Amino acid sequence: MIMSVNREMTIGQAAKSSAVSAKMIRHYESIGLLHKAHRTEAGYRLYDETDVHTLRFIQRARSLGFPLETIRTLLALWRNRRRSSAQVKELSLRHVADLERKITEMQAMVRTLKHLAHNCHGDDRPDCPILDDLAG
Amino acid sequence: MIMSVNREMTIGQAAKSSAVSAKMIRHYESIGLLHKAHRTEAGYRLYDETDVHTLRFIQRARSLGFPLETIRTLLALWRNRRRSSAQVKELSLRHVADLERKITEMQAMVRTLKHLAHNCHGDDRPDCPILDDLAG
DNA sequence: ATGGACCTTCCCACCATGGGAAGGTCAAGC
DNA sequence: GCTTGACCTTCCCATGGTGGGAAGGTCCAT
Repeated sequence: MIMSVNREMTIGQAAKSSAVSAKMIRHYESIGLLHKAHRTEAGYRLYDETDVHTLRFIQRARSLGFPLETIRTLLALWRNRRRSSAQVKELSLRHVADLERKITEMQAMVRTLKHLAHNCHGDDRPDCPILDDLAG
Repeated sequence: MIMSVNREMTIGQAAKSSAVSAKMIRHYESIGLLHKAHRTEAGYRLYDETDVHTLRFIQRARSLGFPLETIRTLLALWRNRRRSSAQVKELSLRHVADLERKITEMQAMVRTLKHLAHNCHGDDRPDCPILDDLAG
């Protein structure tokens, strides 16, 4: 293979440098989130530092819970020098609202379950307020 | 059809009485969460009050976020007169721990995003700490 | 008999990720 | 120059819970 001149790397190396699995890199390419990688004569994908930078961007955005479709937009904004920060902020705050809605839902579940569990003896006997609740 | 004698009902009626969609009732049957419904000669599924009771149990458990595999166990415990409430309680508290872990993760996302958004002007200019963060 | 509301099965989609099979390629050591 | 092992390729399948929709059969009231 030998990638002397412009420090290109294989998918495995790009995966290590970006903390995105090779599997996912291929997937992101297949859904058009990533440009099609160019290939060696043998068909191996090749990545450069710019690609790794993009992959890290995606990785970080995923770690903040952004869905891939939103990340697609964020990437476009990132690359667009004429973007308005207002667009980025709005996407982010919408995502925050989404997260908060889910958090609130789960907190309600936790409250209910803790309350039920608190009233459950948790011993050898079958009597159980949790099952009573589920059974309505 | 005519379901006179023992107030049996079709899947649509069971769906209405249990707040579980007909689609899901069939799915639960297909994964063995529900007994196979018996059928009319024409092949229509038939449900009685006991089935609806079970469906409501599942519905309530789902609304508390229990995964179907756990619900399978909860149903078995519900039906088992020799169960120990300890088992039910443990399943519930494990689920609570799961929820709390997810909540904590999402809260961390929210904190970070709010912090970044707070420092973002959100105007026509392109400068954006959110993108700066994602870009590393 | 017709029409509409219901039922059936079957396949596909979402979302993000991973597993694994079958086969090709590279580089190093012998 | 051959073997070996680590890598790469594509392709299909699975997860979990839910919904959409097509093509076709059934029930019942008008």
